[in-house]
Amino acid sequence: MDAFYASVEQAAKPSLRGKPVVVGGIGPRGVVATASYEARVFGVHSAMATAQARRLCPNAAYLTPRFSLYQKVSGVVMGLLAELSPLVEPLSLDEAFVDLEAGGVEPDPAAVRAVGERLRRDILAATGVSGSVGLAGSKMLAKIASEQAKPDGLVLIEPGTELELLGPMPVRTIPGVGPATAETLRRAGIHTVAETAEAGEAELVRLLGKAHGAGLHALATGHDDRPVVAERDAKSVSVEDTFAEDLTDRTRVQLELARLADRCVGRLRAAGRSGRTVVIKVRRYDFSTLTRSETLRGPTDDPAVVREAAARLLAGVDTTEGVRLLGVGVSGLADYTQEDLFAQAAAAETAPEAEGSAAPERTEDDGASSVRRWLPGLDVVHRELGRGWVQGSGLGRVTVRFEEPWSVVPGRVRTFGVDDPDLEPAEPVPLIRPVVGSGC
DNA sequence: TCTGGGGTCCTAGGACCC
DNA sequence: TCTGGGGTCCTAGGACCC
Repeated sequence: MDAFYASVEQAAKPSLRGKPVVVGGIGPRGVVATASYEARVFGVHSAMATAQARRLCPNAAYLTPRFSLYQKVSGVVMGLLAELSPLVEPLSLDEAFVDLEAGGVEPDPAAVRAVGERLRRDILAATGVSGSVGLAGSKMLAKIASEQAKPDGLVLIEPGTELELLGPMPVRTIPGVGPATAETLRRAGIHTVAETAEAGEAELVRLLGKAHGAGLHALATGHDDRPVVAERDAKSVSVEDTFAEDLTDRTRVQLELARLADRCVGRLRAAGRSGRTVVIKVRRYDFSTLTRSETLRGPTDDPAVVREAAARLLAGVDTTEGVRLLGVGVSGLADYTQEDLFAQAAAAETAPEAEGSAAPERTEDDGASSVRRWLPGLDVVHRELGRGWVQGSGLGRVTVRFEEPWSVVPGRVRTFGVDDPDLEPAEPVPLIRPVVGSGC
């Protein structure tokens, strides 16, 4: 999908179409998740600090992510992919490999291209946002082709043309080659895919280690027979929070870690899993990051057990100079729990349930949090004016633009007090208007 | 007003075992 | 009368991806 989160927001908010849109963390330490192509012109890109994006592109709309909406749109797209083949491997909400051969598509360029073009039409019709398609004989090439196809395009790499195409490209083009690998190769005088191939496997292994070196050599010489794998079980579950301000109070650090442990277990249980290894992550004031882990005798999904393990691990970490981020994870996942049933039953009586989205947004100071937070981008409904979305808020007021995905003209803007009883948060509206009487 | 959150895979050293 | 060789598990850290 093209600039996925930003595209979904533009589809949902007609007044933002054709305009720079940045979706990501809104707070002082937020980063950009996705920038629309209009915002990229200004140099805004993913993983950039939102503060820097604001300097580069002050007129963009800065929106908080709405993952539940993106998940719904993703589900529709994945459903379309499933119609093409039983072998679909999602990489994220907005990207997947499809094994067309397993779906019975003729291995003929014209036939394959037709399937890709039809898919692109279907995605747009079903979701209101565009996707790009890369078609090739291997995962690596298909991925590179899809990158080249963006935005809103299709690229087919015909068998036999791979090496000619790949050779002159920077080695960073190859998936798995990031900044560190590229720098190591650059110091060895290797810049392009062709130069990587010429270096030879032994040299790459010497530079990068056994697995990475051998793997890169294979890819650079066009060898990639990795299969498309349909469903892979998660191997770990983790949650983490960056705090608006560094935590220095040890008791507060312990409290936040316990909360994270509960959230992590909530997600673990929701997935019907349990795990044996508990990991905590601490990022300090200076961004130095460490992890500590402990492996239990058997898998658990007991919040008290995870909380206690996390607390033990924290005991060995110095946090006096300030904590920027805390995280809790569980790995070594199993589908079942083989813990003492007594202990589980006892814990179930005392442990507070901490399932995902139960708690409403907390205010920053964590005080008496009766104040509603109107985060930019979220949908609202007004008793008289109908559906709209938050453009911004502050100084006790919230500004709303009243429009829906299918509004023809940009909606009107109105400002209210944050406590206006006529204004309520609302669920996202579907991007494609439901057809009345369609029988669906 | 620098630097999110959720993952995967790999490496390397030490413990432990046969 | 120095130091084996493999295998697995655990821990910590790092690169990379979206």
